Amino acid sequence: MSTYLRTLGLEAASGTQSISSARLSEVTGFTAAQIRRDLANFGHFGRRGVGYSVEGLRQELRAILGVDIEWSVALIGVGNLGKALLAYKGFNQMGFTIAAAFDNDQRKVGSTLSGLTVEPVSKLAARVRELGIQLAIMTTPAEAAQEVIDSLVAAGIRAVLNFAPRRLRAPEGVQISNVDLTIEVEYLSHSLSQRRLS
Amino acid sequence: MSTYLRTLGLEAASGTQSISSARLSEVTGFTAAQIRRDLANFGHFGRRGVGYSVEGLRQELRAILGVDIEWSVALIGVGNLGKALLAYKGFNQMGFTIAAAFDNDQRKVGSTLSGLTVEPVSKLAARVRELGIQLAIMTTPAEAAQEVIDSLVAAGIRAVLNFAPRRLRAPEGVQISNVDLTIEVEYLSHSLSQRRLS
DNA sequence: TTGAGTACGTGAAATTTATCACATACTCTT
DNA sequence: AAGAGTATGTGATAAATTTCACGTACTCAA
Repeated sequence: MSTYLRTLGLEAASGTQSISSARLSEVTGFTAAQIRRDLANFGHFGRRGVGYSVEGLRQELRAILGVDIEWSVALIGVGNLGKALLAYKGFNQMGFTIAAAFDNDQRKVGSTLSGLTVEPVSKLAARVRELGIQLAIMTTPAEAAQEVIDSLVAAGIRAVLNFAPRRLRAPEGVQISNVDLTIEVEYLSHSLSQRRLS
Repeated sequence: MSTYLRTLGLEAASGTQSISSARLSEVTGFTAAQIRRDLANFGHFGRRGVGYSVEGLRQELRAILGVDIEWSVALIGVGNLGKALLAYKGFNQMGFTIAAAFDNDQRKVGSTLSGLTVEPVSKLAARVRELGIQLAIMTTPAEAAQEVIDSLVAAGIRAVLNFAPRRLRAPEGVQISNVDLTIEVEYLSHSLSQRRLS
């Protein structure tokens, strides 16, 4: 759905009013049938014989993805990757505001990055409650990850995007998405190796 | 398989000789049956009644994933994310050496980052051939992505890890993995929204 | 040497996901 | 007003993936 929303953004910018699943298929690479099935899962957004209204569908997708409202996000771990994400404009465009940044390293605490002052992890729970943060991005080292997520859960966070290369335990009802760069690269090296042999 | 390999690394460090699918299941979160099926797809690595040899299985997985040899990697796009990846030690540990970094921005060309001198994209093809690079990591803006991948393909690159939020076209035989951060975050905000309603 | 315990590998079943194909519904031209 | 053209939504089907359950094979103790 994210991909569809992004594609619709481009189409809207070029002034298209209506779009078919066939056209979406061309641009996104998914099959037309797949796209229709995906969209029909959430409602009847299209008109037969016509297609989907670009603006209408954008609104629907925004609502489905939950990006029709602003989310406050906490970022924990201001290493290289954390800094990159702080500076990443894509989040803001999608309605995600990084409202606070935390780190355990005393040398980093107090410094200002992309307009945010880095705070100590000890203040995490208090600040999460204060700012009404419901979503966290974790770019901590693997060793610290489980400890940090425990405090996040205790503070009432319900969704976490985890970059630490470790599977985290969290109670039912806390959604965790893992982004693991080594998995991606290893998948590529695997397919390169395979081709060497055949 | 990547996850299994990483887990085995931890087990090896703590001195374990042999490991069962049940134990792997506890640590990785996959079911034991799933793990056995995955591993059996590639060969008979375990011994019935005993389990898998930690060191033996590590070797097998390294070979399967292709990380038993060193890969030279090119990084294109030295923005915030590119810099973060250059500094990321995980790649090196897995046998990936970032051998060259490229950017189109004249202000960045010539600067040194993590021991590498940034080169202009115009030199890409020549350097790829010279260094025998087969794998590229793209952290360019979305607009430049398709153009860059075309030159990469022309230069003989066969696998690309793409961070630009755009689906790229490449000929058969060139493997592309996409990492799209907005998809991950939108998935989380979607599940948060769902819970609001129910 | 035998029996109890352990744990892999794998057919079979169940579940999930993707594709096909077409009835339905809309538009536009003549 | 009718017919040709377009494109959705969805049953039916196919493919892929996951889970179940158990035969087989190994270890260890008595």
